[in-house]
Amino acid sequence: MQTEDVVAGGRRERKKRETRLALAAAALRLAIEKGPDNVTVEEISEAADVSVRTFFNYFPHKEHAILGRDPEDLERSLTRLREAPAEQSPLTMLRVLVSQALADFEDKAGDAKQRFELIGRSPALLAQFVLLGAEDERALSAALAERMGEPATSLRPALLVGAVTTAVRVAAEKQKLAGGHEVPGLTVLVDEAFALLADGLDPAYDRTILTRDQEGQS
Amino acid sequence: MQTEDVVAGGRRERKKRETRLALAAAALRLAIEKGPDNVTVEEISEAADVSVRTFFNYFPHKEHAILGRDPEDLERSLTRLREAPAEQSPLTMLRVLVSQALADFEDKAGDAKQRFELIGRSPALLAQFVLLGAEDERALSAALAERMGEPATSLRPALLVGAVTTAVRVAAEKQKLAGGHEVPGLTVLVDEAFALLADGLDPAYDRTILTRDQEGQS
DNA sequence: AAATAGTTTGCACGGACTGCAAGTTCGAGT
DNA sequence: ACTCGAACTTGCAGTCCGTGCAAACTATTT
Repeated sequence: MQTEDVVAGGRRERKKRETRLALAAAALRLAIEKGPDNVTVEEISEAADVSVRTFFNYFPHKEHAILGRDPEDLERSLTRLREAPAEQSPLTMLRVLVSQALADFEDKAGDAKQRFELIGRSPALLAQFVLLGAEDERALSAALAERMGEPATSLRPALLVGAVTTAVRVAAEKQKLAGGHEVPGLTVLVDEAFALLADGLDPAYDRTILTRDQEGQS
Repeated sequence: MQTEDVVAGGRRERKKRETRLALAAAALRLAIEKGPDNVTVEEISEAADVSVRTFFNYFPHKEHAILGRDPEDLERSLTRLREAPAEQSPLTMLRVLVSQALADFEDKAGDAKQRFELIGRSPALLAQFVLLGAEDERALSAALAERMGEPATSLRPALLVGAVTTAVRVAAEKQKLAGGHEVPGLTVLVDEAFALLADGLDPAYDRTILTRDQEGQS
């Protein structure tokens, strides 16, 4: 614990970081070149100059390497959430959070965006991505519940986080779908979605409908 | 086309249906018995008395067989959506739809519920389930957009469907999490979620926050 | 320098899934 | 009833993923 702590740890830790990075980078590069489903773990390991077996010491599947998610990202969002000004309302906090996350995303050179592109092209990748996202969602819900002073079992914080996630996803899909055709821009779409969530998705919702076809359901 | 058309087609079609059914049933049974991740395709095929190769003529993965989804279910929902009374507002339509879908779900003997149980226990299963759900969501969004007379690129229908899906999911999670402890019942939770979506998730949402850290974005 | 703990690697294995090339079975026409 | 073609099943060979294990190697500590 007393070497240059610019990047803490001795040679061991440094090498580990390097290997992990090399693997993720190789995975990404090859996935772009050959299509995410035509890359083999062998190729990736080769490119990073380690054995196949070692690859699996670092990542549980091929997909994780390609996605190369940085655990810091979630940490950062959680911290931001916990430190948000007390006077902000929940949805406002989340709006700021999304805003910051998108900004972070823009900063990450091309990598993050290329990864994002790939996800749309491989179901396997998409599946892993969604799974990781679900974990994040749980963590964020818990943090928000605490922030709002509600019990962890409460519906509202979870629904808020879920709806916001959905909003961003839907906005991103619409954005991509329109394919460059003078689209409103992601930020604008996200704003629109947040406004809808805030005001209510449907002012004409008819509550009386419910009681019709439901009896005793514990 | 002139045999007993109770279940249209000749011996060929009938056998196909039977095989598919036998495979799905065997898959489900074994998944329950041994845990979804400890079942092999070989066992399933054996139980249904076909070759492994044949299994893959019917299902693209093991997971599909276990989930054994009925394409009719989506069809039914789409039809219902298209035939909904014109005076119903969008969210109301969706509420009715969910209500009916949950009722269908209850009717399906134990199968559907057991499948649902399993999903929570296997990431692989969950991943496939989510992927299938995403397709449904797209189809429903399109139908709803048309029903609302909005262009397919419009944000609101997609957001509505997405948010509702999320609402049901979140409600189901909360329900399960509480594990029998005097929980409010799924229907009640779903109602609560719909009410929140209808009224707005956050009346105190602060719109001014947005303009702060965003400049020209196409 | 030696003991220790963390890492890498090869090997062997089991399981998913695919393409191909026979076989079989079914359905239709004659 | 007989025959022919289409649809379905099957075995085989092969690729790739992912894991447990034990041996080799390397950094760290004392």
